[in-house]
Amino acid sequence: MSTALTRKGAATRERIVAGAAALLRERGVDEVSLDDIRAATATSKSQLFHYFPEGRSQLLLAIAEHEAAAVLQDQEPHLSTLGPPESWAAWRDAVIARYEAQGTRCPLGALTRQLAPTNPEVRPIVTALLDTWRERLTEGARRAKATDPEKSGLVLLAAVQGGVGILLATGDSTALRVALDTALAPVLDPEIVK
Amino acid sequence: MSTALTRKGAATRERIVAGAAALLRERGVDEVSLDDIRAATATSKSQLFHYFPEGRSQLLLAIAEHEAAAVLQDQEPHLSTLGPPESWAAWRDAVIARYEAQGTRCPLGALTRQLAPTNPEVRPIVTALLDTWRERLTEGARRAKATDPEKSGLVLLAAVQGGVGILLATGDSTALRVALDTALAPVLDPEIVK
DNA sequence: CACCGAATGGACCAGGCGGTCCAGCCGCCT
DNA sequence: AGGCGGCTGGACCGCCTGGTCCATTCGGTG
Repeated sequence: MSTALTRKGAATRERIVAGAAALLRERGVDEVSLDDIRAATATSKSQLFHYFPEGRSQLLLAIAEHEAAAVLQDQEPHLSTLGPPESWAAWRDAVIARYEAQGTRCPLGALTRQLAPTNPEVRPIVTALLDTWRERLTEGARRAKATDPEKSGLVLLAAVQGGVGILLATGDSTALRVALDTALAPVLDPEIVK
Repeated sequence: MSTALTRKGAATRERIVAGAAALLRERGVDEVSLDDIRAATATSKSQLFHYFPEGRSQLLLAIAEHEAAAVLQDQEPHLSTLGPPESWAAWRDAVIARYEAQGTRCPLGALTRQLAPTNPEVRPIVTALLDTWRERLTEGARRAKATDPEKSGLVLLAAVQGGVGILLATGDSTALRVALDTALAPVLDPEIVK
């Protein structure tokens, strides 16, 4: 698919994706045209189509991958070292901080919804993201000797998703905090028979 | 604001909103033009702008209100009669069924994200929706003699949101089921100390 | 150093879409 | 009955945006 990228070419491509992603984060997908991206990344129209021959959709797809990776990355180093009680607290705080900072915009979600109808290959990206996310949580729960790690992983993921969803819509992070803490309780204290 | 609507006018307006909402549900916001709506509702361009002088954004806003109302409506009669254990089960099943049927499209969410940047008045709509939704759940929890109804309401709402979010993204409703049941447990059995 | 393909610049195009406007119809109210 | 004001039809406009194309430069490799 990629026709031999020079080192320089690869750098340009990366610059485009990163710049465009930043633009999307602050403005929203619908508010950004190829020309905006062109301006923000100091590139020409031909470069955009040189690196993304299929046009806008292909570029958005690349951005989606970029953003999906960022979601997990932003939870490190906490996410990978879950196990002991303090690690959960640290992770919890990191998640809350990250999404409070993000404000009311959900780049990946917007991207997904926009691409999904016409672009089937976006679904695997988000599916994979959620899957490894859940898996990381499950591993953490297992290390914490939770009674049902799989279930805990799933419930924790749902708590984050739900809380963030409400935060996105209302601007209030209370739900996220409460949901997270509630889902976390059985993990932190495996003694609870429940 | 509304300049005297005839009975006929009101009917037309309603026809437009309902028809457009249906169209959005099956295709997604970005895939629907005013002309599509015009065709689907058998109206003319001038009617669209007669009833929604501010144009597309105003129409979308009306659709958002329509959809928000539908969210709660679709949970009736269960949502308003929550209390006894069977009522919770019925509600749970209704929610799962509704969102499984909805598929991977979230009209209200898409609408919100699209309007939010330029249209501040959309936020109150979804905020109000979430608020009364949570309130209904809290009332139900209270009637069920849950130990902390407020918290239960919030956690339940988050569970639904999170589960639906994951369902929307992956097409898998397992998370929704598990999250709901987990959040429901303390409500169904107030004896559990926590 | 010569060559070839990658990289870049930017003018240009076509179509879709939101929005405007005017002309004619219908129906309510006195 | 008559007229005023809401209601409807549909032609028309102009911008914006994604996408195309060709000419030029750059860079590495034989």
